[in-house]
Amino acid sequence: MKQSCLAPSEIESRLKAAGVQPTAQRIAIARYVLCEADHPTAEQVKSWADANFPKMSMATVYNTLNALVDAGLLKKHAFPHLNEATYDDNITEHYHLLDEKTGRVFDLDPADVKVTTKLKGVRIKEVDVFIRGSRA
Amino acid sequence: MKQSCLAPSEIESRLKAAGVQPTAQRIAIARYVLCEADHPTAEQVKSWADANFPKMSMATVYNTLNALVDAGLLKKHAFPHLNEATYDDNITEHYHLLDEKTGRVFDLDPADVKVTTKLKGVRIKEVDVFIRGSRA
DNA sequence: ATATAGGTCTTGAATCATTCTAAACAATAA
DNA sequence: TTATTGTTTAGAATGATTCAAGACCTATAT
Repeated sequence: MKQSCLAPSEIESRLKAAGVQPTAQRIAIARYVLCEADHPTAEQVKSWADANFPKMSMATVYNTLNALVDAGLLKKHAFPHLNEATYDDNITEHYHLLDEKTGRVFDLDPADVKVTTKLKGVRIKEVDVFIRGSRA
Repeated sequence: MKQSCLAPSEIESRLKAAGVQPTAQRIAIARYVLCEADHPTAEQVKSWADANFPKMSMATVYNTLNALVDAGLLKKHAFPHLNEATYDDNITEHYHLLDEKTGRVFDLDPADVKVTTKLKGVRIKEVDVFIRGSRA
């Protein structure tokens, strides 16, 4: 489900294009969340950074993730089964499946999950669907 | 949307029937959340208690709400737009609409919101739908 | 090159929701 | 009445996240 990893220079261009100054920390985090990670939490980003970057503070992890979300490169999800946020590089419309056997979250294509409403007098802006279940 | 309020004695029976010892605090909280409140947070239950019960600690509010959830009388929701949990006396299957104009959450009848999936190899246990929008 | 200005990063404190702990307090059963 | 068990309480502890202040860069203009 993950595209092959982008070079730092490509990440840099993406950050610039989105109006985010490409610092070393931001490039490292962006590369990890956009290319390597799967629905990581801030804590997981920090662990990765501790192992792969000379020195990074937790505040920088949060600042950077927030900056990437604000720039539209990342989406922040608050899943009901976790008390920490997760970050998703899939910014197209999609839903989520929690496999309760493994605790892993999978993206669901809107083609596979349709929501139809009969609501009147409601202007719908966004629909979140979160399915709990288990995969065979 | 709220049924007319139940007498304390009726609440007491309901608690007993659900296997929850009916203490004064539990009856008071249960009556408030089952009859009066609308998707309250623990903080709102505490505020109500401060105004309507001689003395109640925050721990008791949380303990009681958890007990009611465990007993199946209440459902706990973690909505993505709030960082605190809300409690819902509607324990039948239903979905939620956040009116972004007012911040209020409305219950949606499953008859008005249908979710159909084409997922294969997935045993679905529960589906959460959370719609953001605004009401006319 | 140099200075300046404006971001950026770090540490550590602060905040907020929630749970834990230990002690005080019923209520009940023997 | 005493023992047992469950409940409530105040306050400490936890965990996620944000805030604050100063140190540190880096881009640009001179």
